[in-house]
Amino acid sequence: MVEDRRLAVLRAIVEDYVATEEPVGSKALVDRHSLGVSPATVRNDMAALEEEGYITQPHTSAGRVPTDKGYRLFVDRLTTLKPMSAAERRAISNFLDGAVDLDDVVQRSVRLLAQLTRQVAVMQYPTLSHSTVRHVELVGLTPTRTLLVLISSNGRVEQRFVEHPAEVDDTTLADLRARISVAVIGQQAAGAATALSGLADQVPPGLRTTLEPIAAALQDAMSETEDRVVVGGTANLAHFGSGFDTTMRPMLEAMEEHVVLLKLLGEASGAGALTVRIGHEGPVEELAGTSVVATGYGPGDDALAALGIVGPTRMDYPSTMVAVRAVARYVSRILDEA
Amino acid sequence: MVEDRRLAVLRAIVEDYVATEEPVGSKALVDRHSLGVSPATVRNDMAALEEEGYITQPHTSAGRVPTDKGYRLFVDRLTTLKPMSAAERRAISNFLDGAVDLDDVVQRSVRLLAQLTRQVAVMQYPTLSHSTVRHVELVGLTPTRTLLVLISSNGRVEQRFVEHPAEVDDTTLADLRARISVAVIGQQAAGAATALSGLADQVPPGLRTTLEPIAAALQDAMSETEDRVVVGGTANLAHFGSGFDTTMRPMLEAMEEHVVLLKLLGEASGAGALTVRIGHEGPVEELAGTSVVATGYGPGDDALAALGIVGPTRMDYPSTMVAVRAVARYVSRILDEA
DNA sequence: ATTGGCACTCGGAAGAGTTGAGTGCCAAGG
DNA sequence: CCTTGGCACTCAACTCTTCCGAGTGCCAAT
Repeated sequence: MVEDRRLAVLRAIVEDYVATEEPVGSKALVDRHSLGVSPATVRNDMAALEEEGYITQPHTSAGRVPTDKGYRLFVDRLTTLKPMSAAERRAISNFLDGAVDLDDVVQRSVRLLAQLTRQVAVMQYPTLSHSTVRHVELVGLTPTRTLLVLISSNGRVEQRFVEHPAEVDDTTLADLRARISVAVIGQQAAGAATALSGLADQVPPGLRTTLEPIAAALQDAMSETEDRVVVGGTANLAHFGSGFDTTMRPMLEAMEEHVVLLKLLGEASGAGALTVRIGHEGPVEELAGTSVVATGYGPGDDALAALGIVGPTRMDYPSTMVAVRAVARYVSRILDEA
Repeated sequence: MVEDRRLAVLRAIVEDYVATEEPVGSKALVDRHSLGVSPATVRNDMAALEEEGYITQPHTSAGRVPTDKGYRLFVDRLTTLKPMSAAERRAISNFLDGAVDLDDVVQRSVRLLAQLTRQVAVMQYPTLSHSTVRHVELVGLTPTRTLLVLISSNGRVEQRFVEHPAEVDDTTLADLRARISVAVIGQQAAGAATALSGLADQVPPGLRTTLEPIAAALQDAMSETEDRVVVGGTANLAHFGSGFDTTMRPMLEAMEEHVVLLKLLGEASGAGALTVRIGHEGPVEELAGTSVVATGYGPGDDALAALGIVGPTRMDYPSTMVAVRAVARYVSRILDEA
């Protein structure tokens, strides 16, 4: 079937281009892949593929390069994800199992992902929204300053400085802590919020002014849902080689702007589904030269947060996708145990 | 005095080179700075400076460029640090005062520093070593997994997952927590360590197997002194323009290796003293093309940790030094309040 | 010690020529 | 109708050469 061969040609072009970083010509294609036809035939197919917008030529006498649309087709219809080898799985598992706390899980995951894909890895912290309050602690640092520590059921720890208008002694703090604990422990963010505002009415008037800033900080800490992002593998930017200004500079800038990174990961919502966003498909104009491979992760089936990688449009999608999926699974499993 | 003019010439060369990124010639120097002498005279001075190793020519018919030794002299003898304007001070103060917790203080400081200097900023977390244990909390996540949370007097929070060989119930945990608290609260790291090993002997045999992994995690959390580093302003790498391979790539790699960054900051020990390490003076061979401006910070006079910037050897030392010093002071003040 | 003059150097920009990978098209063959 | 070898054509990139001028070092004069 002619149509089939055209797809085979597209696949070959994508693979070669990803491998060599250079526009691929008909001759080279035939040499490297056993397509069973002559260069001339491939040229015809290429002309057709170009017509349909899957590939282009950088300039007239050059080989072809996949367009975003071409990559899209490649990812959607020409890619089969092979599972990782047992050895690889074990390596991942070992690496992640060594984590000592939640921060460490995130850190390690990001590093691992960066290393596996040789791309820049991005990972969002697990959100608190579905988890419940496990523990609340108030530690007096100075008479007018208290440290609030909030521990949630998934092992996340949030802390906040609280400034008091007047001095507060330790027994008062202990009292408040007990009251707050009773009110919010076991609650999700929403429930805790109402419980807190209810608490304000039950508390003796003298305590109320002390409670208020603490309650505010607590609310703030709980609603801290999705703004923390960890980035790793920045050094891999150095491999990007070509296209410094079109690719690297905007990426460096994006990496500082966590909001932008969140937007990139943002739409990866399903826990199982891999999202691949290619070039201009993304929400950020400046990053038109880059692609994002992301997925949700979290215990069970609902995604707590997202993780993924950002790289040049010209990347090895299949293996990248496999790596992202694998890391997401292992992280989910670890969180599951918690 | 001839010697004085030579220094003036060196200063002018450094300033011009930093500003233009291009080797500076005798003519241009005389034009831009009112030295009151002719180009020929400047040329003589340049020859002398070159003789002494303060400047070099990239090639015969080019202008001069400062050597590391030249920058050194410039920094040591030709630089006067002007205090920042009131407005700048206020801006810094406002920005840092908005921090909600220790993490946030560090985050903000790094960003601020990166922004002020337009360089890559690096900041080490305040160490626990001199601070005391304020609070210990054990939270059972699952029957065989406990989260240990350690709060220290300077507001730092460490957490650790602890895996138990057998199931542990909440009352046991509460009991252990009480015992541990009594033993370690108020202690510094060293004292806590001995207290813990003493505790192992006093505890009922049944608890001992449960205590052990917790004690180990606690020790680990406390000895976590200096390995956390935060980096910011990576995007500023993009300005480095020239010398991609000699400067930028090694830096990208170094930024991933926190150990390397710590080595860079490492020797900045005194709380007040600015350390400037120029080019090859640094401990890392690959970063010979970069300089480090760092200083210790911390409440009172002893430095808890270090912060600073890493940038190309060709940087504006005076203003960078002023910025680093200013941020260090403000951070110290904030930690002082805690 | 400083200065104007002068010959010299040499990196880098600008232009010209060459190369070769790759193309499109066509006519012949299955 | 698809495939294929042949062929003329295109054009980025490389090489080679030329040329320019910023900058130098040195010297004699002040």
